[in-house]
Amino acid sequence: MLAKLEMFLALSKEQHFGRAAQSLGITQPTLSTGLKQLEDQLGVQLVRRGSRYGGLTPEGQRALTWARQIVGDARRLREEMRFSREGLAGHLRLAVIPTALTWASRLAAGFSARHPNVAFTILSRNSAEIFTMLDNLESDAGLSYLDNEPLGRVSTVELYRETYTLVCAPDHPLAARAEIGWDELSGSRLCLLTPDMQNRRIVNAAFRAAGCEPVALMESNSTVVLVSHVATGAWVTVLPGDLAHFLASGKGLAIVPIRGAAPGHAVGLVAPWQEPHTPVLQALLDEAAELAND
Amino acid sequence: MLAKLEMFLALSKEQHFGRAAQSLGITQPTLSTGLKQLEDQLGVQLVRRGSRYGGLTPEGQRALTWARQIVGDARRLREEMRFSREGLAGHLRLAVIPTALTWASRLAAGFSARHPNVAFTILSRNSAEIFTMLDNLESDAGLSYLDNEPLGRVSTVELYRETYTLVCAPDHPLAARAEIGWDELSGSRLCLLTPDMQNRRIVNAAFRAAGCEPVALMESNSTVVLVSHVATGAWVTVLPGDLAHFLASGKGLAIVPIRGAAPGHAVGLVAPWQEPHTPVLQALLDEAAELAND
DNA sequence: TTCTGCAATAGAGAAACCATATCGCTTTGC
DNA sequence: GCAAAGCGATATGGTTTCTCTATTGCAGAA
Repeated sequence: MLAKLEMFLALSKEQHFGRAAQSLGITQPTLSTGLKQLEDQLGVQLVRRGSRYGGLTPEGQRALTWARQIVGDARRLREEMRFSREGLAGHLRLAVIPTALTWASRLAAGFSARHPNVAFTILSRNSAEIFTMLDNLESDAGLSYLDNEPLGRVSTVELYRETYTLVCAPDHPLAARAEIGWDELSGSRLCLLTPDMQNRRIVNAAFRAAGCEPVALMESNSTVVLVSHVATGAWVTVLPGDLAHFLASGKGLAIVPIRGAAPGHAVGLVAPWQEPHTPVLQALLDEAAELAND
Repeated sequence: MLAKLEMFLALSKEQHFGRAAQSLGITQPTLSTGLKQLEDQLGVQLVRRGSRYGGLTPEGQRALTWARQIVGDARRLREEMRFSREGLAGHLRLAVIPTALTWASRLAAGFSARHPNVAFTILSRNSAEIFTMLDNLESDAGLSYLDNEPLGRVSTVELYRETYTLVCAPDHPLAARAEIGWDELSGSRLCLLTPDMQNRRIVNAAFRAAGCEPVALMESNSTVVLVSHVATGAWVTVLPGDLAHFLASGKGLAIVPIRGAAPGHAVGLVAPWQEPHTPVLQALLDEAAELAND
């Protein structure tokens, strides 16, 4: 039954019998009959078929929620038992918004120092993707904005609040300023994150609140691209102060605080809400709480 | 794996391999090897053994929490799929504190009128037992006091607030009173619920708040016993108004409101907190919410 | 000590599982 | 239109897993 639910999850993710089977290390006929048995046991059709995968039925959609819960808990059970054998060990998968990547490193480094047997995978993702990955059991925790997110379904630990700064070449006209307003940036050649990133939407909102429209002549989903463009001289970008200092250091770039951007959006650790948490995850939450207090 | 977890749950409940096996409709060797395989898969010993069942190990204790969650969700999945086949049908098991039994009937009757294919089992239990049964998947919902209970782990719908009344024979010295104080009862021959009942603890507290000690010369865990004793003439008891009227009707017993007992403890429906609720349970919560509004 | 109740183990038959091979249908490309 | 390719269902057989009966081993009680 649990194996069948795993098959169902894989199928709903891959949307393709062959690939789903492959992802589980079984053959397509096995998955095909497995799903059929699951449907028989539940007495409902879960997947629409007509010589192709045709999406989930409404019942399948509902079942998917339960399947995720059940399979997720089963994995957490195994992990917790492994913990009681081997102590804190295993693999933590984090999905992180680009502007929080340095904090992810800080968090992971601190954690690793205490629990050297835990391996990390840190993926850069936008905030919507982060929550999808948590739902799909593809990541264990994330670093993302804590505002306007479906709280109640996740545990959160606030790490810091973003403050925005301008990054530009040292010979740029704005580089000498002690402070600058959002409205003064509209004349510059702006590099900004792509609109699927929440950071970009926040920056957009800040521009509009200052009465001007943000025009990004250059967009990327990578902050490295933004800063390397700025380093070519003609461009400017807006980044959270922390990340700006990290990326600009050693390149002689200027960093100018932006006025009225002081107590920005909260960023922190998010993890699926569970009662109780798995030991590794609990340790991560503790680590984050400690990091936030420094 | 799921089957193994069921075995584990049954064993932890029955504390005996043979009985646990019987309760699952399998033989003792099957359960024995099943549990061994579960332990092998998890790599941990879950049960202490030495030619006898010797209780759970600490790991087993932790695993039990997850097992309950997983098995419970699997059952809920099956039930929800059955719902999408057959509409609202099945079996609801309620555990109810004795003083709320009339409300349980009211709730079940209303629900049954709307959803005639749902069968009910209503058990009278004390409030501690109710929460144990919810945890152990032995009941689907309960009616109990909502104060000082582990909220957050349960969904609740308040139904009413208890007000306390004195029940006595019509020729009893107190029967003619329009109202009475707690302190005036200490001279009477009191029948009260047993101390494991939360209602009794509330009554005790009310007595003590009035400056006197409650002395129950007769205790029972059944309100029927209390009232039938009162009907013999020499005794009095304290019951919530609703139940007092129900049990005393037709017996010529007197019911006297007790002063200062006005907005008493909240009583309502409690159900395991789940996201989302199963359709039958959701319908029950809706029914309770409606009943509360009348 | 013997007896009794409990859980583990052995062994055999049944059931479930999973892979290879293949079919039927749909879509795609020419 | 037709051939080719992609996709999922089905058939079949070998292997594993499951679960039963029968039995053994062990500890506490008489």
